[in-house]
Amino acid sequence: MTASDILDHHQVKKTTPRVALIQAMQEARVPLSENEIKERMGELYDRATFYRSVQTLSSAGIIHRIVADNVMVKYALNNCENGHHHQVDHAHFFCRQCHHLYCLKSIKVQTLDLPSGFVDEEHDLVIRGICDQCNSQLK
Amino acid sequence: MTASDILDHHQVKKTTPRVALIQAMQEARVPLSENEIKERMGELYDRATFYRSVQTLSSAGIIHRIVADNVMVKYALNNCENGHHHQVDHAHFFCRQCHHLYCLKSIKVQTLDLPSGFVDEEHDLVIRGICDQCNSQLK
DNA sequence: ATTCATTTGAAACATTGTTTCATTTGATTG
DNA sequence: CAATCAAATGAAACAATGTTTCAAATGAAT
Repeated sequence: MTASDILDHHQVKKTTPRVALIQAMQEARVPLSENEIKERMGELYDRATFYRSVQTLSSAGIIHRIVADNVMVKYALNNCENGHHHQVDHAHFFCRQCHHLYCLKSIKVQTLDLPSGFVDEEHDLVIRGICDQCNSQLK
Repeated sequence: MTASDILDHHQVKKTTPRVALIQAMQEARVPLSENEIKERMGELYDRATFYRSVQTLSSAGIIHRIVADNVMVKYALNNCENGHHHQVDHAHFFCRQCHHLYCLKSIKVQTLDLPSGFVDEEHDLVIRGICDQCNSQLK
């Protein structure tokens, strides 16, 4: 599905920066940091617009944010199958060496039985450490 | 156990700012943000020293950081029982309304079977949303 | 083509965290 | 108890991330 189609489908206004943002994420196929997105967007990138787009596209259920770390946030496209009320269902692994963020699809987030009155709007299971690639390079 | 005892016990040099930091956290009994700690420490607070203390005390296993949000980190004393190689074993709930961070001791983090080569140094299960108190006030 | 609400981009601002370096402090030793 | 010296502190400059304001541009609809 093209970036343009995605915006249409979610009834979000089609603008140049939004299309460029989605395309950057589609081409990467892994979660990207703001800086990585900036590099891919070139002169189409603007800081304020980027943060506003993130807001809009998150609310629309097109993308989601992953807080890898207090100083490292990554952004990824949603799987279309997940539909509108999107909750990420798998864990993420953030390598403190190479700063790569892995989607660990094999680790599903457990069912969360919250105390009554608490509403889960979003949740993250983030594991931080050293990834396999960096580990083998250290040896 | 006094702040002074804790530092002795973990063989960390006893300094005025470190003692004040630990005392602030002991009195609060809930995880605090930097700003809340700053208020409690008064003139004993200094930004650079605070961040260095957080580093030192975390490495020593005296405190731990909880990344509630990309722009909200909370700090809490470790339970002494948990010993040295401390991994937080429960979920946290962060209310986007009141910014309170709840330790949900009833929700234990599942066992994490990482792919081989990946090392879990720390992990967080953070749930974000609206807490019971804020929910009842909204009605 | 015209309209008009929405979005954009630039700049100023706020907050969080790090680094540098001269000064101070707190354990240790005599 | 005084001297020592590595370790820690505090102040300031810096870097990165995120927000707000407002005039100008744009895209969807008629």
